[in-house]
Amino acid sequence: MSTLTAQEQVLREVRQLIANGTLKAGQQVKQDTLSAQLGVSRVPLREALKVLEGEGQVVYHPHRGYFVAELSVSDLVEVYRIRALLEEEALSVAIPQMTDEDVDYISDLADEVRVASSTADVAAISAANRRFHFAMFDCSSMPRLVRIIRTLWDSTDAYRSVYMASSINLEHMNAEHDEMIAALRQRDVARSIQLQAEHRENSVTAVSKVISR
Amino acid sequence: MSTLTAQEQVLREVRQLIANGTLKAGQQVKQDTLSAQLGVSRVPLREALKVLEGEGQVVYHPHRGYFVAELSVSDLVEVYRIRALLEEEALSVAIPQMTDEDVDYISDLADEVRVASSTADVAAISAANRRFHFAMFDCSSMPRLVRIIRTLWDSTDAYRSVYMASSINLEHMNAEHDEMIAALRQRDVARSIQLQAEHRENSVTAVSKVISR
DNA sequence: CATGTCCCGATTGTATCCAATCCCGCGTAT
DNA sequence: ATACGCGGGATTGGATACAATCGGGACATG
Repeated sequence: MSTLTAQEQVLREVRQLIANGTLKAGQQVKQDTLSAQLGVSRVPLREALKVLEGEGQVVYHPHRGYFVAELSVSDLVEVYRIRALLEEEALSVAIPQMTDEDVDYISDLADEVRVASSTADVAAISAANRRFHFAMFDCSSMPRLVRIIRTLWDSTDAYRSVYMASSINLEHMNAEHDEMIAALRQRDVARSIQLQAEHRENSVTAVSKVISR
Repeated sequence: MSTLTAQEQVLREVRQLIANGTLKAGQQVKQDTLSAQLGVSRVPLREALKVLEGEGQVVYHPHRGYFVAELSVSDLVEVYRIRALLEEEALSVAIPQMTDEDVDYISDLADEVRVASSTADVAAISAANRRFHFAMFDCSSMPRLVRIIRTLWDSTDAYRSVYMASSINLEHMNAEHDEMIAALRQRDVARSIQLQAEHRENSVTAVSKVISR
């Protein structure tokens, strides 16, 4: 068994707490309280927070502490614009070198998203959805690119959950996934990129409504 | 006076040590030794290393420590490809909204690069060069985008110094900067992007020679 | 009442200490 | 000879203790 270090464990848990809204945007992260809740000392917590700072999930003010990042609408637009550029690149590189097995695997992941969609477990749907999209990105063999895309996804996770709470949106999402699979089977790069773009657009409009509220 | 925290101080210094090659690629960062050299305990050093891990400057193996990142040629190509996408975006957004004062300021920075070029101080040249390019990027008002571009620059800093050690390359660089200023004065987005691309290409070919050596 | 100042509790920042883990070399057995 | 197992030193991981800093409220002053 590979026993995770405390900082890795804590990193995961704090990510969860931010994504599911337990730690709310703007709120200070009190190290003593939180580390006690997680059953560790402040040292590994602080290291986890440094990672999250690097990802933009929290902001750090020396001698004042870490605060959960707040996303303005303009931040959101910027994040999605960068995603557009990078995801387009990822797909253009990935698709031509996908094997049939890759596509089958991605298709299976789309099925799992559909299964998860039938539950009300937003976290599970979100996780399955990520696995689907990143299985595509991973085929690019551009690990740094994928890593940057991942942190961009992370930075809007807390808001995207709202999108996935609506069954109508879930319908759309699954339908778009099906179309994407079809495009992949034909190795149709242009079509895939277009679908991915529409997918993002739906998401960004929904999320910006939530933020500006 | 704003007294920096130890972790911030240490972060800067370790960055320097990596950029100037004191800490060599692949080498383990021994926390006890290094923290002693820097006159602090291991705790702030570890936090600085976590930041650098997030930027890809070091890689972390649990229970084994931090190692200075090694860049393969394919890594290098990937970094420059991502830079191409993001810098093109930054310039397209930045240039249309530059004021005349912005352009004057950028022009001043180009002069400073030229001044620095007359010395043999590679670190100073490199720093001035960064200020020049990032003054352009900053005009995009897309802080996240600029931040990502900055970490991409950081990840090849140690290698780029070699490029700047050659006076012929410095000639080219300054000539290209002048052309860039001219393009900016005309708010010629396409031309600027093309120049920036050539600039990058010169750099990537020089650096990949160094790496594959 | 507005404003400035000082002090104190709360919180973060860092040093030190100890525990956990890994790597390496030695010895042993096959 | 090679593979395997097993200390032991070196190094990292984490807990605790203490120092530094900040923010806010009481109080004084105009």
